[in-house]
Amino acid sequence: MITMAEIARLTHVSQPTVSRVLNGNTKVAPEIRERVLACAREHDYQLNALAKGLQGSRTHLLGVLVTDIANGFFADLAKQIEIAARQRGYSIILFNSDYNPQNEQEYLDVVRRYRVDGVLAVPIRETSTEWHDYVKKLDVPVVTITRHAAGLDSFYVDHAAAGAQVAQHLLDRGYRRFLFIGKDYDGKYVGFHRYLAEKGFADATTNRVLQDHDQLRRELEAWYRGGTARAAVFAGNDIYALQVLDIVRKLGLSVPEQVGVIGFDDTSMGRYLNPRLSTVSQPTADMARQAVGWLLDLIEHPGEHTPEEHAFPAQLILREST
Amino acid sequence: MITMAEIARLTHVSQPTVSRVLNGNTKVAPEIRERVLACAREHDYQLNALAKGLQGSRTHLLGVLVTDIANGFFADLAKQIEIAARQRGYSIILFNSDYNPQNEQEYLDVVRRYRVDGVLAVPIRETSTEWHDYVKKLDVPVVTITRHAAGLDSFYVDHAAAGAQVAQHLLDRGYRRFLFIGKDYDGKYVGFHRYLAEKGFADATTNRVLQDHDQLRRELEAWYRGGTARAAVFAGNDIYALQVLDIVRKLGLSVPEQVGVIGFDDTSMGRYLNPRLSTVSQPTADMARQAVGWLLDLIEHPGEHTPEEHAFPAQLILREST
DNA sequence: TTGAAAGCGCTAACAA
DNA sequence: TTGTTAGCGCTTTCAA
Repeated sequence: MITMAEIARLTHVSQPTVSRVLNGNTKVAPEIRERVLACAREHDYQLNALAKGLQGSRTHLLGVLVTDIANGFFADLAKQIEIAARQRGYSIILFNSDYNPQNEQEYLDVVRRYRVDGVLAVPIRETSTEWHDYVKKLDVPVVTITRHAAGLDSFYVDHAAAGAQVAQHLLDRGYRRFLFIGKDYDGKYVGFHRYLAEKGFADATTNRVLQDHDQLRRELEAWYRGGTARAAVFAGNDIYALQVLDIVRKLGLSVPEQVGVIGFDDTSMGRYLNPRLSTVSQPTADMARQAVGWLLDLIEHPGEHTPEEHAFPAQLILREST
Repeated sequence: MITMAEIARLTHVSQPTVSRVLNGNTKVAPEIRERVLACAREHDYQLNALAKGLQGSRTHLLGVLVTDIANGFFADLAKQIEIAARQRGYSIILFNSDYNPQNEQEYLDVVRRYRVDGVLAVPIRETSTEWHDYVKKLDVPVVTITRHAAGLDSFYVDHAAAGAQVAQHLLDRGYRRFLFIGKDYDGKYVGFHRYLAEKGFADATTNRVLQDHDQLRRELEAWYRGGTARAAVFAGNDIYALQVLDIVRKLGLSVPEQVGVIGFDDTSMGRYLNPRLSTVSQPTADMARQAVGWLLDLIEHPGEHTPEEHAFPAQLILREST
């Protein structure tokens, strides 16, 4: 591939002059500029981003760390991030942590090796001190996305508030026993449980962690048989909700009459499921766009910002399953 | 961030010696090696991949180009690629073409700028001369994945053969009128149509292109009403199939009795849909692993290979919808 | 407005 | 076994 030095030789100017032309510096004689540009075009010149990055300027690389790219929600998020970044001339190095803190740790090394200009990350445990250390250790800006990391730049939907919204909705619909599918420290469950406890349903609210489909079926059935009040299941994400719907159908229960089911993330399949899935929507595109914008601001105007936490509203999408 | 030169200064050796130690070169005195390693650990040294890449050796970057990362199938593919690459010490620059040839063209420039060692790509039109030119223009190895690009390295499922398998299955099940959702030049439809034509059903086989849900509903209904023989719909992917199921339900038709529905890609949701979706599975993980392995071989042992086309078998996953 | 020279952090060739 | 030297392709002084 042709280099600036080569173009300089061919056009009889110095290499820095070629650099000036190619970077749009105006203080170059028009005839020289034309000559250089023509030569660059002719030989299909491409900047060597490594060399440029090496001597201190931007690499125009962004690190993107997600927990599971195969999950439709994060796939969509990654897509939006990529679009927003590309529009501003940045490329993406993608990494999948698979919910494994060790992978997350490894990624730290990768982004440092490639001297990325900044990082957008979905942390595994955003509340842990490890995450704060991680962010501190990196000497580039890090923006936490879809999770709330206190004291750090983060763009997220308030999961606890969303959980409370779900609880309120389920109560309104007449449900009186509640099961959450997911970890008990999940913000959604925290808010969900808190709201229900305030209304006197603490004892009627519990959670189960999904390991595999059969285990979920057994636990869900046992839970359902363990009470008489009208039951509702709040699934930690739409994929879980899909499995819950399947199990409930196999048990011969009617939705939403005998069991209500509500998901989370509003993945695109929800609107076509049978029954159509009630769920909670996050403004993914908005979050991604704003997070990228903010990150690039941090990169391009360093030292002018203090960390900001940007909460976005979740929106209940009510369909046939509740 | 600390550099090799800095470590050299602190440990009173030359900078190339530091390089030798850090690269595991054995011909270094044990005491020096220890001193250097200790210093590197203490200061949390990270290689500058840009500097390394600059002077000619590998960048250990792979370009990955997909048509739509938000599609579960490609998200899964990207995940498998990322896992395989990481295991071999390579990182991924991800790009989404969104089925737009112009984006594809732009990506060409990006991967060249970053001097990636190789590219894995899902081309938009793998049969076009543009794609062959694209591959030729890049002076790094390119492996085409999930599509068949004649004469180039490619790892794919034979879509025409898969389409024929679907046709055979639907005939076996007693369906006699056939609608494909997707473009008529899609390999799946080509094979599907060819097989059915051979069996005398050319006139009973047609296709519709999905633009939006309402348009699909109108066209599907009109098509269904337009005949009396038992009808089956072959959807170009599982997302389309999901929409078809929804439409069919709204029309009050029973699946699989009145209408058969079969998808493509075997995305994870299919097994939990109501009814469970028959579909065609591609060996994604296998393809990804082998494609990455092959690409790294091309990178690490240049000039020893001639292009190979690797066809993988598709597998019919028969569930409740046919 | 242009060029000469230095240097980013690393590897590779050669010498000692 | 270790050090010296050069150079990858670019940007950034500093002079002219």
